[in-house]
Amino acid sequence: MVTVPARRKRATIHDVAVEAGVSRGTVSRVVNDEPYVSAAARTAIEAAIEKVGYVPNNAARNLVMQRSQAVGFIVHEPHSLFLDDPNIGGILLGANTVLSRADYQMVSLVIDSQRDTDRVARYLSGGFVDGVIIVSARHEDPMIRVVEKLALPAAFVGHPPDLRRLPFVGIDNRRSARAITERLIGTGRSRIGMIAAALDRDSGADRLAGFTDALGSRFDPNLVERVPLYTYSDGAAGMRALLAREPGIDGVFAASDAVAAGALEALRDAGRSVPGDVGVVGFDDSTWALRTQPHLSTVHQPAFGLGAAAAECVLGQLRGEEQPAEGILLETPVVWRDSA
Amino acid sequence: MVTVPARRKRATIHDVAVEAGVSRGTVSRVVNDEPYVSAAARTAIEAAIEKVGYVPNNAARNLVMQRSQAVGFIVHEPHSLFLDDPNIGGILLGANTVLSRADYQMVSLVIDSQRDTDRVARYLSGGFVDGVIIVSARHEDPMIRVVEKLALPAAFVGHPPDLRRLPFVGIDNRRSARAITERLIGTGRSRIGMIAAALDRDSGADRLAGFTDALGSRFDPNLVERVPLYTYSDGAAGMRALLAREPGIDGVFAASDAVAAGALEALRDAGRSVPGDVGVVGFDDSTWALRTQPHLSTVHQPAFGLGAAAAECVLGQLRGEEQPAEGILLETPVVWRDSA
DNA sequence: TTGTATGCGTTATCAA
DNA sequence: TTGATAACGCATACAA
Repeated sequence: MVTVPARRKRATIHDVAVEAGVSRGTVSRVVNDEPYVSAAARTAIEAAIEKVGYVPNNAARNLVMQRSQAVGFIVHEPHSLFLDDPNIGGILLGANTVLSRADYQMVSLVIDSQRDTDRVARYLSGGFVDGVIIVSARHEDPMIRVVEKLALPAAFVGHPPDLRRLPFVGIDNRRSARAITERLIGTGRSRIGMIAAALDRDSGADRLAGFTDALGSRFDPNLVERVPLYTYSDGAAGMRALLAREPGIDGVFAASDAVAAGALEALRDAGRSVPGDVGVVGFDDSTWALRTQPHLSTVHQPAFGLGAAAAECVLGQLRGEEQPAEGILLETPVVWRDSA
Repeated sequence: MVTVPARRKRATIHDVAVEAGVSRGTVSRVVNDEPYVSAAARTAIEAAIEKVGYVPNNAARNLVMQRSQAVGFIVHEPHSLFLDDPNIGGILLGANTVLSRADYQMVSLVIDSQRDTDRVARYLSGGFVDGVIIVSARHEDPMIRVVEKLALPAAFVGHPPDLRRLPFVGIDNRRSARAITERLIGTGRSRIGMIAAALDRDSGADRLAGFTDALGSRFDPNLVERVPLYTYSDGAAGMRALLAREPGIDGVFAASDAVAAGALEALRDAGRSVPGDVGVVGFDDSTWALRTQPHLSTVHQPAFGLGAAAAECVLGQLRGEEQPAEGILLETPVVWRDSA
């Protein structure tokens, strides 16, 4: 066994001041490189800082400055999100890039239990962050109330229905779903179905609405199968149900890439070729899209851009700027590959 | 446009004290629920807290207590990690679960640029965290020096070669590789090759060593193909090379599941059946393992357990306990599916 | 059981 | 250009 070295007491500005033979005020000025400090003093102080190994104490600084120069990044349900949802990584990266450039530290907080919820709420309340980005908040999300009560600069990625007027960034699921469905129709299919998932979330409901829009009068409710989750297994089950109900189906819009991947399996098991017998399109442009055979035609979620936009939104509020009341919607290009 | 509501000044203990007609000391006692406070005072203070909307200021508390009740979780290279490496999510979850139970806030910090490195170093130095978990540190990783200089309680997940005596948790790549190779040998294959990847990391080198161990005298250097990265495309390229050099190959150990998935594609293109003509095994038990056809036989990385163990390690140091000098190695069960 | 006073490490204001 | 000194909000030892 080894004993961890004792954590030695940290040097303070005071120590630097006595070492350099100046006052604490002057040291502070050097540390924050402010003007009005003589070259002599500066070099002496820099040497002293090096010698005593001084690093500023943020707790003290935050206390007096009333800010932390940090922004929280809150993510729920990491089970599914971190493990399955490939978007979360891109969002996180986009946010970090923007915040980093503005010299803010992004601290991401995972909520995985009620206990986490309470602790994170305390963390936010405690002044550890100047603002917050919240990913995949849900209906009645406790974080919404926390943010409102604290009047904390915030940006949501996606918009739970009860978000009221809090700022958010997202995509237009309905329009995107409509676009890819139209593209699928354009390949000449005549019996097009949908595996709709997560209808309790607005993303799921909107994608179904977009599908319906695109089909117009040709819409046949018998050709949509509803499954609970955006998962591979639900996709496979949904496809099987569709096939049983409508053997002549020749096109499928799956509510997500994972769902599409599952559908592909069911199709393969049923001896149908893709895209020969049936064309399949997904949604997300996630890692699934290139891991299937054939690669998926799908709609691209601008994950990085969402994170970046959310970060800009928070930074804007921090600068005291006004924010668009309607939320920010990003473009979602269709990416056409081989599955349809 | 809407203007964000002004952030109203936060109530302090002082406000609560005057509201409740007691001293600040008593309020403090109630907040931290310490003994020696009368029921009358307590109820009055609780009412006052509610009324003025008091929440403790962590900056002030940290300053006086000299701790933050937070542990950092540092992750590098999120490009590949967050987007591709499925382990990171599990590690993060495991760490969060343990820290949460101990009432510590986990704050994860992403390092994606030199600028990030500097800022995170400052963050750590600033007393924002009491300890730190570092994932996938690399050779000459700046964080190693930061942690040493600060004498900050830390645990690494994986061990870069120059880690010296800092605590770490990991798996025994060599033993695991040996185990799965032996299992593959046990299926009766006679010409077994390996697609070795990332030989500049010790995980990559150790997996190759384990493969060599298992084959013993039957080891044929001509049957190992070296590729740079743990990726799908390198896996496919590696398999093609192997096939060209040794058409009679009937078994392959791929250095990771992603590599194995790529190999599967190359095999399919070459008209070889799996596991009929050639048996394939991977490493990681990642999301890839169930997204391939057939599903991969592989070795399970205990991602959640690694995170949990790292967190325990840091908490132990925080409690002043000794830590094992050798690092902690977790079990890696072989999970046998359909690809071999 | 409660109140008072001091210090935690900074920044910021004001004289010097 | 520099040096005192007063906050910042809280915990805590000590006095009452």
